Amino acid sequence: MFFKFVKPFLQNYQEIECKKGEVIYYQGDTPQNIYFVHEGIVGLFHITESGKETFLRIFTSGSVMGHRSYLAKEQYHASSVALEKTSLIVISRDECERICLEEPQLIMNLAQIMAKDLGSIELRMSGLSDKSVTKRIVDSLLFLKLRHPHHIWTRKEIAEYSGSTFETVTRVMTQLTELGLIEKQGRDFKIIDNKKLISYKD
Amino acid sequence: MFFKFVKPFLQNYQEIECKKGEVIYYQGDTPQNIYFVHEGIVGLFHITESGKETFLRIFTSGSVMGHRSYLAKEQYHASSVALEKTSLIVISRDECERICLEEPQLIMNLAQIMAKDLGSIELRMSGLSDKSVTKRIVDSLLFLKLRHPHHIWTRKEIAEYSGSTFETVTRVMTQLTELGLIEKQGRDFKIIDNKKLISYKD
DNA sequence: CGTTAGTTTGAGGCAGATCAACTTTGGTGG
DNA sequence: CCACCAAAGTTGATCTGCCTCAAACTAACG
Repeated sequence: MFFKFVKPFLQNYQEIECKKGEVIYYQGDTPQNIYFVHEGIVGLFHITESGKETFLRIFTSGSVMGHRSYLAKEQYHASSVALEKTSLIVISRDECERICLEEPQLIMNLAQIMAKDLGSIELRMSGLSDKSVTKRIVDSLLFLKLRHPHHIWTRKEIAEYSGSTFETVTRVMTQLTELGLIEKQGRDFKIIDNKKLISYKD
Repeated sequence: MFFKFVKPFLQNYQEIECKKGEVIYYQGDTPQNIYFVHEGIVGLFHITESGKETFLRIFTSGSVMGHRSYLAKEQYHASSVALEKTSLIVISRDECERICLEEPQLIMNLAQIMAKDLGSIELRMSGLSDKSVTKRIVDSLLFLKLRHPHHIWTRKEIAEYSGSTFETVTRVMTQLTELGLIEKQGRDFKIIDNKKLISYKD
């Protein structure tokens, strides 16, 4: 857990609570803070000129967020939205700068996080032009549900994560239910046959 | 230029020459070195199980490469291929580790590079499900050609950068030629009307 | 000047988006 | 606690952008 490591160096920070749907920062804004997710789930979404949203990253208990824009010295390229009730630790830019100088290991950790994120987004991007929607949706169901078994992922969120539409997500999920690989439970769903699901090809 | 900054700290390194088409490291390999591009152009390509290639990043005079896998402590997730005659500076992992400890600013620089790369790949990914192929190919033509005006980009490379196929690239380029926005010159092409090309919608 | 890698063009098909109408779910406030 | 309603999900019909396959052409290099 990243925050545990940072905490000893902090002189001041504040803790805030966000309710479901609340926006933590907006695409286009200038970064003022770095955030740690203490409890909850936050999604990073990019929205294009035409209004299409893409679900880029998940921040979860223990994650840092806002660091990319801070380190790149850029505006936020996407918005952070709480997907459920979330508590955050907020650290100002100045405070962050101070700690980075004091403790270089911090940058090392951030670098490793970004290196992994860069790798996984590049693989997702490659999958986007290679795999069928069905395969991508299956991958997303597995990823999202295994990571947060108790969160109810909406069809829209799954669609935006897999690069698809919510109608197609519905269709694929119906198909998977008929095959007994998942089970719908109201708006939620449960993975029944993990193994078959992983190796599922349409 | 990144290398100029690092050079004073180096105790030993070697310089190698790659000819066009030569693979510097393979997807799946375990990282042994960090590389600086001294002169030339290198492409980073990911290849899927089914054989589809994606052109992920360009490394050019002054770029570092191999740092992502090194920092993430992962295998290479993609292959580096020289796109023309290229000279590289090779630095071993050990040497790299030594310098990083000695000079924390190095990690800071790498972090900034990755932060920018992460941002731009996330925007490209978002464009992949939002924009038409035509738009994506136009974007890629602009990006690749403005960055390396003297390099002859193949239709295949443009396709793999834009997430398309070389036949579609050909068709779009023919269309753009007819409109007088670009001009084909053998296998090469020239941008005629930069401004119109930027704002071009099919 | 032959060979190979790269390019062009055409025809055809289909995966998945879009549009539309209807149903279900689950939270909330009376 | 129940009734209501907005938000979320389902399902069907249609349409088209782009990929795929195929075949012929051309540039460039040894």
